[in-house]
Order: sequence, then structure tokens, then C-alpha cells
Amino acid sequence: MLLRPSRARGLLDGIPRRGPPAAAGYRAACELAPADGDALAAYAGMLARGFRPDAYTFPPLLKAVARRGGPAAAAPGAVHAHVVKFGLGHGAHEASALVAAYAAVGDGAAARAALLDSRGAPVAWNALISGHCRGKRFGESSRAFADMVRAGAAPTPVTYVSVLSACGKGRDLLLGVQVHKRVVESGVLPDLKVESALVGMYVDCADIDSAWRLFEDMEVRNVVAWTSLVSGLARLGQVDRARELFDGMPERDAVLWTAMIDGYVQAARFREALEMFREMQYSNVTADEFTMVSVITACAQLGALEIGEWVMVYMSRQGIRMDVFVGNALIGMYSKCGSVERALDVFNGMHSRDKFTWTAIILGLAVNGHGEEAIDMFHRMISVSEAPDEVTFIGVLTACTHAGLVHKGQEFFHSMTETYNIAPNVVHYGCIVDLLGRAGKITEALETIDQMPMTPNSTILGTLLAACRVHGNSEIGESVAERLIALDPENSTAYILLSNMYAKANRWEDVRRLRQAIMKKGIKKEPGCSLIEMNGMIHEFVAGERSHPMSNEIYSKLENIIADLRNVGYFPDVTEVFVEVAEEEKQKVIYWHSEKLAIAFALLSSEPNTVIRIVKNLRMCLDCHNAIKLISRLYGRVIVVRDRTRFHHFRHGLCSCKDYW
DNA sequence: ATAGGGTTAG
Repeated sequence: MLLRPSRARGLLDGIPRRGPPAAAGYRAACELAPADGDALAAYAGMLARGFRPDAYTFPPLLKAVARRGGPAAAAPGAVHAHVVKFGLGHGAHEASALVAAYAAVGDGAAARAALLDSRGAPVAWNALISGHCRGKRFGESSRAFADMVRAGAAPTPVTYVSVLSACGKGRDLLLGVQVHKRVVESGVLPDLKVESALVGMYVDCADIDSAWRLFEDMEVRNVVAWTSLVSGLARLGQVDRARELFDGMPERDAVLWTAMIDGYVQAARFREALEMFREMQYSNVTADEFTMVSVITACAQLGALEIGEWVMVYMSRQGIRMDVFVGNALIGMYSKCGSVERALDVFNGMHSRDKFTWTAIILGLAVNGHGEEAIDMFHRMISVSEAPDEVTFIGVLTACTHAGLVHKGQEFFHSMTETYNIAPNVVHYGCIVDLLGRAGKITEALETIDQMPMTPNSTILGTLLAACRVHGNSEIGESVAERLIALDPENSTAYILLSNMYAKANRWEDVRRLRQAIMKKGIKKEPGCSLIEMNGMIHEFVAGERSHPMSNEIYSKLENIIADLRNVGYFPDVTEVFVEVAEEEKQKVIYWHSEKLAIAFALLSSEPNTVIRIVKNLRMCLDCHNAIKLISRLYGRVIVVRDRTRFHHFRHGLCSCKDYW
């Protein structure tokens, strides 16, 4: 028996306090719906008022504690001390909850000890299996199952559900098939829950055919099985098939709706995801935290800040908790909408944070040009003993790039292996190439690529090529472009960057030659596309297109804007025009770039002085960058453009990227 | 008490 009174005291001392006052929307959401940390607060309050815990007190408390993870991992021990202190250590409910909590936070030994306390009750074994599964130790789950069988405990349907879930999440099809056989031999079938779990296991192991077969053989089908199939199909890239299935379903609950919404998110069909969410509300199914995560992610990708804000209101109205997942998603959304302040509000208001929270805020700060603050956040993360992972370091390295901290970035890069035992992957090397490239150290950047232990991919070569373009190093640039084209002949970025580089070096003959080669090969530039949200609607603009209902107004507004710009010295820079057309045509091509259309639309439709936020699918061209700088000054507007790789915050005629992108 | 769907990068 583990008894640690110090931990028990720690429980009462360590009750999370509320963060500093935060903006109204999410604070309402927090207050209406206590987060996990508040379960401990409620318990402490109960003791302070002199109430004694009973058999119903600890299981939910343990569940909340186990969910928190991270540095709070010691907490099950603290609750355990109280369980013993109040003489409740012998109930099967407490024992199972303890087993599950210990297993979920990764304390396998304590979990087994608690299991012994329950004298090996089947429910406690189930708790061990599912607890390990919650803690993402799937191998431990199946080991627990094997031990259970060996110990002679009788598996229940929940046992099979739990171990099948572990097989699926661990992507262990071989083991899953073995368990399936055992299920058949055991005689529990037909059992709706077990059958659904089998379907889910095959789906998770990407064996959709087996999943289908099982599903079709089920005499009675429930929402769980349907849901597994829907999300499985979506995950395998067959969203439309998932949708057909969804449409044919007799009954739809929140989980199924969420699976469908998330299916669209996974397929990068974000507008349809939001459309589904709208339909979900019409159908009077109440969304939950899971739904919100998918919806918020869709908003993030679309840069749909207004809808995102509305989602906050919806959450507080519906009493949906702002748990760690929702909070993390919100930080990502505000960051991706270019609103660091709001991202920080959410971060500060969160009761419990995990490594994803820290990583999200570090990335959010870094990518929006607050490099130094991002690095401060990293130090804070370390000081609260949250372990960084490889993604955290992408944020940290990006921060160094944006702050121009070459030496510091290299130090962090080395610390990955030396201090944190994280092997750098190609993306980390890409960050270093970006870091060096931005500082003009092109040769060192090239050396980094040639010396790294993995083969360079097209992204990292593209990063170097972009650096060559900015710094006018056409010598290295040409050879990098050649490598890039050899690696990925259809990659239009390579041609565009190379062409831009020639243009910068006034090598017009080479530009012409390259353009002809591109035409001959039939390589098409992905059309430029910009999104802007206005009054809760997402408007899409494609370069040169007139599909928007306000097109006539927009194009004439654009003419006025350009006339205004010319009055203050703007001259169209057509050096980066990719297509081979006459000079006047090139100007039109430039004028009708999607972000310019979106800005014209925004100037027509939005309130004065409001921030204009645009999401673009490609890298911005030099001319748009120049023009938008001027627009921000001339019209007194802050304009935030999120392009494929970075953010541009235009204000008073300047851009946060300092003209490097 | 144990059970289906979730968060960070490119």
C-alpha cells in the first residue's frame, strides 16, 4: 500500500488558482463549466466545510485527477492517501478508480498494487487495461489483458471492449485479430458493445474491409459502430463515402456528428465542416467539447475569427467546458488568426496546461513575430517541469528565426539531443536552414542540408531556395533549384522561386527561357486563393476570377485603390509574374492577385479601423507585399495576411516580416 | 468503477 501523507498535503496546498482576469467570452465558458482542476477545489471546499467523503466522492475525483496528466501525475497518490484516511480503501469502486488513475498517469506499479487490494476483481482488471490505454501505453494494456487471463479472472464484455480499443489505438492488427478469435471462442457474442469495439479496432488498424464485413454481419447496429465506420472512412480519405453513410443513419448523436465534422476537417474541407456544425444545431443535437475542438480547428484553418468568437458564446450558452483540449485548440485558432493577445488570454485563463498548451502558445507567439516572448514561454515551460517534445522545438526554433537569434537557435538545436534527448527531424533541420538563410548565411545553410543525416525533402530545399532569392545568391540558388526540380518535377514553387531569383538579378533572358520551359512542360502554378471572413461568412477569392457576387464593385474599388497608391509613389512590380504575357497584361495579373481582391472587398464591406485578416494558400508576391504595406498606411488599417509559411502583420506601412519571407 | 469521437508542425 502506498501512503504518502506529504502528497496528501500537497493536494490541499496545490489546488490550482484561477488565472488573471480574462476576456469575457471564454471566462464565461470557464465559469459556467468548471475544468478538471476544479474537482480538486470542490473536494477541498467540501473538507473545509466539515463534510466527510463517502463512497461516491473519490471515483469522479480520481477520474478528474488522472485526466490532467503532466506534472500533476503525482496526484492519484495524494487522493489515494485520502481514500485510506477515510477508510474507503476496500470498496471495489475505489479500487477500480485508483487502478485506472494510476495506470493512466503511467504508474504501473501503483496500479498493480491497487489491483491486489481489490483481490483481482474483474472490474479492476478492466480498469488496468483501460487506464493504460488512456495513458497511451497500449502494450501495457494488452499485457494486463494477458495477465488477467493467466490469473484466471473472468473477462467481461468491457474487458474485450477495452483491450480491443488498445489494439486499435496501438495499431496492432495482429494482436487485434488474436483477441477477435478469443472473443469468438468466449461466447460473449452477440454483444452490441463488443461488436462495435471490433469494428472500431479494424477501423483503427486501417482494415476497413474487415470492419465493413463485421458491420454488415451485425444483427443490431448501434451508433458506436456507425460512428467508427464514419470516422474510419473519413480518416482513410473517403469523406464522401462517410457522408453517404452518415446521411443514411437512423439516429445521430453528438459523437457521430463530431466524427463527421472532424472527417471534413481531416480532409481539409473546413467550410463543409462548419456547414455540418450548423446542420447539427438545426437537428437539435447538443455539441460537446469534442465537437468544439473540431469546429475550432476548422475556424483556425479558415482564419474565421468571428465564427470562432461566436463559438465561444455558443460554448458558454450550452455549458460546454473549456477543458485542456478546447483551450489548446483555441490558442491555435487565435494564433492562426493572427491574434496573439487573445491566444495569450486563453493561455492565461487555463486552469491546467499540458505540453500541447505550451507548444501551441510558443508556436503562436513565434509565428506572429514575437520571438523573444516565445523563448520566454519555453523557459517558463521548463520551469514548471513540462517536458518539451519535437514539436515544441519547432516553435522554439521558429521563434529564433523570427527574432533573428541565429546563435541562440543553434544552441537550442544542440540542446535537443544533449539535454532533452530528442532527435532532430527534417523539419528541425529546415528551421536551422531558415534561421541561417534569413541571416544571409547561405553557404552554412547549404552545408546544414548536405550534412544532415536524412535525405533532403522538397520543403527544406524550397526553404534554402527562398533564402537564395531574398539574398540574391543565384549561384547556390540555381543548383538548389535543380536539385528541387529533380526531386519533384511537378513542383511549381521551384520554378517560381528560380524565376523570381533571375528577375531579381536582372537576368531577363534566363527568366524568359525558364518560362518557356515551364510552358512546354505544362507545369501549372496552383491558383492563388485568399479567404476572408465577413459577418460570419467566408468569402473566397481566386486570382483574376469574378465569381464573387460583388465582383464588379470589387474590381472598380481595386482600380481606385491602385490609383491612390500610384499617387503616393507605388509602381507595380511585375518581376515575379510567372506567366509569359505582354507587359500591360502583367500589370493586370498583378492587380488581380487574390489578396488584393480580398482587401478591396474588405475595404468595401468592413467597419473603418477594424483589422483585416486574410488567409492565403500560397506565398505572397513581392508586389502584393509592397502594395499592402502602402494600403495599411494610406487607409490606416491593420492588415494581417497568413500565407503558406508565415504571418504578415501590416501596420503603418511596415510589415512584421521585415520584408523577409 | 471499467466502454465510441479530440489538442501542437510541414
